[in-house]
Amino acid sequence: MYLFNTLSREKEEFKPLKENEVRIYTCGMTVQDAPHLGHLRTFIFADVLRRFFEFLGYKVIYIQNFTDIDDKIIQRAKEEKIDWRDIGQRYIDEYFYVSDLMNIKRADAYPKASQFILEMINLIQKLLKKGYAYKTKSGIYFEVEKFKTYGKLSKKKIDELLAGARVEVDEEKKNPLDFALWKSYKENEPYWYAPFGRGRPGWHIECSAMSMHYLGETFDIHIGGEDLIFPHHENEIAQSEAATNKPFVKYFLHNGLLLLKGEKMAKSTKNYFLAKEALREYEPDIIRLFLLKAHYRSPYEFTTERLEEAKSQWQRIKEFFIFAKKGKEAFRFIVPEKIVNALLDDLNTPFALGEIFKMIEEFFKTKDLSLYSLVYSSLKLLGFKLTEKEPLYLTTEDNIENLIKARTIARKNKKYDISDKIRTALNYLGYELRDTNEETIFFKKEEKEVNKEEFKKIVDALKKEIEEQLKEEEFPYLKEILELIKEY
RNA sequence: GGCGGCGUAGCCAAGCAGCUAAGGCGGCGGUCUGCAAAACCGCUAUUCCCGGGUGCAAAUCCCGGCGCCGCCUCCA
Repeated sequence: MYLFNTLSREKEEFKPLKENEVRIYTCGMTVQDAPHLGHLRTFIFADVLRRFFEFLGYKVIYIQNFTDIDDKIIQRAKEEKIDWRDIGQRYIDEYFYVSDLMNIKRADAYPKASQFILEMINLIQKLLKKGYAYKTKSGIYFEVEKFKTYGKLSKKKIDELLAGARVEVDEEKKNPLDFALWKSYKENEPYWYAPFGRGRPGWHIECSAMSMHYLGETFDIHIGGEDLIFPHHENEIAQSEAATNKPFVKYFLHNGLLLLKGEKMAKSTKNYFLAKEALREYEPDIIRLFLLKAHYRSPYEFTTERLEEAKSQWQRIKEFFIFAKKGKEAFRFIVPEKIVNALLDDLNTPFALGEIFKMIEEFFKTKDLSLYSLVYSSLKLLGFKLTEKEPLYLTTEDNIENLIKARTIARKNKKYDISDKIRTALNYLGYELRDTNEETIFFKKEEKEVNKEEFKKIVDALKKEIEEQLKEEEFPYLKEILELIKEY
């Protein structure tokens, strides 16, 4: 398995610290707002990576945090005049709603920053004791100059950072780049007691404390959006390694950002498309397909046109399952080697999808039912839901089989006016029909509006029409049709 | 200004030195079909932002431009 490591800016062969085990930490959300599609990109990427490791036989320990205490959450709580914890909980709930719908596998733990205050205090004390941190009126700061490899992740140099400095100036800070480990108590703000004074944690320290708590002082993989490289992950490395004298993380993986109108999708600029909104309009698998169509590290522009494109592509996958369903009987979980190899190469999901579409074309040409297993397994490996309800859509909840039978009889007797009326009626119930040589396939189209009255009107008119015809001449097949549609 | 990334057909997107430049969406023409839909066949990049260079060989490596994006402040 080769993965692009931000630390080296190269694809490196993945070697786990412990044989057959991978420990992964993904920077989750700061729960000050609802998840958008940009967040989903990261979590879907992490989800596919994790599933692939499991497929390869690794034991995966996967942790994803919630940062539930920070400036913006406090700010928001003040605005809404509710407890800061309620703000966090609201968006945590929403996160799980979205993530479960998207079929993102649950992490082994979802630590919240506010539950790890003690661990953070211990870390800060260690840093104070070792001389990496110092105290001012406004809090405890990490002294960047003391950590000689500061900047090794983002490839930034301290003096260059200072040159561009947009960092807020604090008179007491030794260096504008020094970052807060702990913020001193302020009125009307949540606080905790600590040996070095009451207050609350700064940003960055929670991820060090939580990741090390679950995964140890050195672990395999740390995932996050590209925008977290600096300062967040750089600072995590500094404070963690300064405290432990051990390498913090072996592989840092960062995904490219999702853009909207040419700009980064972000909460702060209100330039975003909410995940729950996308899920109102599109099946989760379509959104997953949209996200996996581009390599995880590329910048990727979101437009509704592209979601529509993913929807068309998904339709082809559905067609495959409609016609290949008999292959299910001999199902075996097998993923083609080409797809495994593509994923082994820095998780090349676009290539893997290309191979899936090739198999689908192959199926339509050859009708080789063994392709069912290959396509199904590959899609499952990529985390697609593929529930019965979605790609197969052969629901019979409305019990329409007799109508289909009646229509078949009508077609056999070339009574196309009758068969077309039945088809139109069924369209009003939301069904689409497909005539093949052997049978008529029907499936429910979720976007079609159901109009039961119209359906009834057409069926009733049809019944009358047939009754009239029967008065003039006794066609046995007409009787049969009437018998079949009587119940509707 | 500094650091990083990207620029491949109408659109999206793989490929990152050597088989005819994957795959999808869209479009056009055809086959099949009562109709519809789906599917299938064919066409839709002699060329990979531009200009140089190094190789027997470059979309792929190097240099110089141009354009877009990200980070340097909170951010997946």
